[in-house]
Amino acid sequence: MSSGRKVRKNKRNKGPSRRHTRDEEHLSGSETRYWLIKSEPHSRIDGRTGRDLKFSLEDLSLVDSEPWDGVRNHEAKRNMLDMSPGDVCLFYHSNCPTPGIVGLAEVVCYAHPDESQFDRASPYFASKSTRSNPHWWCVDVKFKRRFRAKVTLRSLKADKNLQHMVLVRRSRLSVTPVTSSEYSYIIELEKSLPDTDDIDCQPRLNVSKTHEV
DNA sequence: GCCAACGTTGGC
DNA sequence: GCCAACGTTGGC
Repeated sequence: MSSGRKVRKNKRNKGPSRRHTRDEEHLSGSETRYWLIKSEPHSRIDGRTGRDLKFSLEDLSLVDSEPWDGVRNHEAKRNMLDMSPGDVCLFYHSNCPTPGIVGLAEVVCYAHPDESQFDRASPYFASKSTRSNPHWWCVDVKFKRRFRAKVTLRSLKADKNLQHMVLVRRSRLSVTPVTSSEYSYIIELEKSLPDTDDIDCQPRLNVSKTHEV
């Protein structure tokens, strides 16, 4: 994937031993956990590589699954190391005229080394990473569903029941935990909104659409 | 495009 | 280890 927005070492969380623990938790019936992941729905070209950093919910809906790579913040990385298959992610569109949550994705695997760190042609190349000592990890996610309407950042910030959301308090973190009560509350908010055909961010007004006839 | 918030880097 | 300088995120 892309999305540098997509963002965050701690021995306890690393690698196979942690994975084993989470498997056991699942076998013993642990609850689904919830997260929020950010991505940019509009084209933005990386200066060094010329690659487009865009990755919208619609882009996710067109692939089987997508590695959530390019996250270069240790706290966000730790959050992905804590994820398990079956966890649910609120999918957030950032860096657009109306930022907000536009749908749901599902975690499909435990964290693994982020391949983009080894790829010189990637915007997320990390020169100090080696195969034997990867610095960056990511999970894969798949499309779950699109919201009937966007739950905007503005509405989340204005809601006194959501003042403790990590998204609200730590606005620059691109992968954040969400409590199950925050999750349920946001799903109720979504249900209360009128259905819309297009919940994607509108194009910026000052950008000319070159494809228009 | 501006800029606040915050993360990273590197000199000392 | 401190902290100034710098770079990035991302809302507005």
